[in-house]
Amino acid sequence: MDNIFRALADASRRQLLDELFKRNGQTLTELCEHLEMTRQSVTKHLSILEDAQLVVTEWQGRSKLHYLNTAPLGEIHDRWISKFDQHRVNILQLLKRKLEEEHNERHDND
Amino acid sequence: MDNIFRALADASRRQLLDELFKRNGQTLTELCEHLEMTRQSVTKHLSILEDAQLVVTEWQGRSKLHYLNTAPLGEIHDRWISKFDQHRVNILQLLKRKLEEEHNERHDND
DNA sequence: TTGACATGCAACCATTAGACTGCATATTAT
DNA sequence: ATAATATGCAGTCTAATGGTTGCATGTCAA
Repeated sequence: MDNIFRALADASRRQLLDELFKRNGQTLTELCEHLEMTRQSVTKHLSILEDAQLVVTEWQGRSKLHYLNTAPLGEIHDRWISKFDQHRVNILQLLKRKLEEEHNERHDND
Repeated sequence: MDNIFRALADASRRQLLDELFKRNGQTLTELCEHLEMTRQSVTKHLSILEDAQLVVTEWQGRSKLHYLNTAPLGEIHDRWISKFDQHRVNILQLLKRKLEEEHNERHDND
């Protein structure tokens, strides 16, 4: 879980996922074309994404193909987003209550 | 968006969100009781969560109450998770295709 | 077989992150 | 008024992060 969040924390890595979203199965050199950094830096980012299993690779001769794997994102959704979602309504109720309180206070001053 | 992902990248900060999930509106000192670090460190974490608007605060006398705000998580869901979700089926199809290929290759060798 | 291409590996460097200590300020209660 | 409580702010330290360069290895094509 920590790996996944850390992997997503960097904008370049999120961009890499975006590129794979646009076209899956790209090679390292292809992915490099979109980013303003050296190939070696991209390699590091990709390996972090691999550790988080957000990217899966397959060798094809001398080329390494990179594929997007969205399963970890599903995990984040299930164990984080959806869990907290029930609170979305709560914060709205809180805000509503506060507004009502302020409204009442204003009336008290009348 | 970057703020949100970076805020979520740290386990202590995710734990803080969890504590607020269990009981909303806790003070700084209350939140400190759950974490193995100094109050000042917790303050920094909370300010990062505030920057990401994952936590909203309200002063009450000398106490600062902290509230969970899940709206940014919704953003992550809408602009990241759900976007990539349509690919979940794709990777399964990819895997299926690969398995079929391997199966065929094995048959070719018969 | 040789040269070009695709990638890997290691060392290095600057910046940031996450922890700490120490002191300051503001509010509450006695 | 004074002491206790709740928080803020500034400076320091270490380790991790994100980038670099240089060289090595493996594969394809002429």
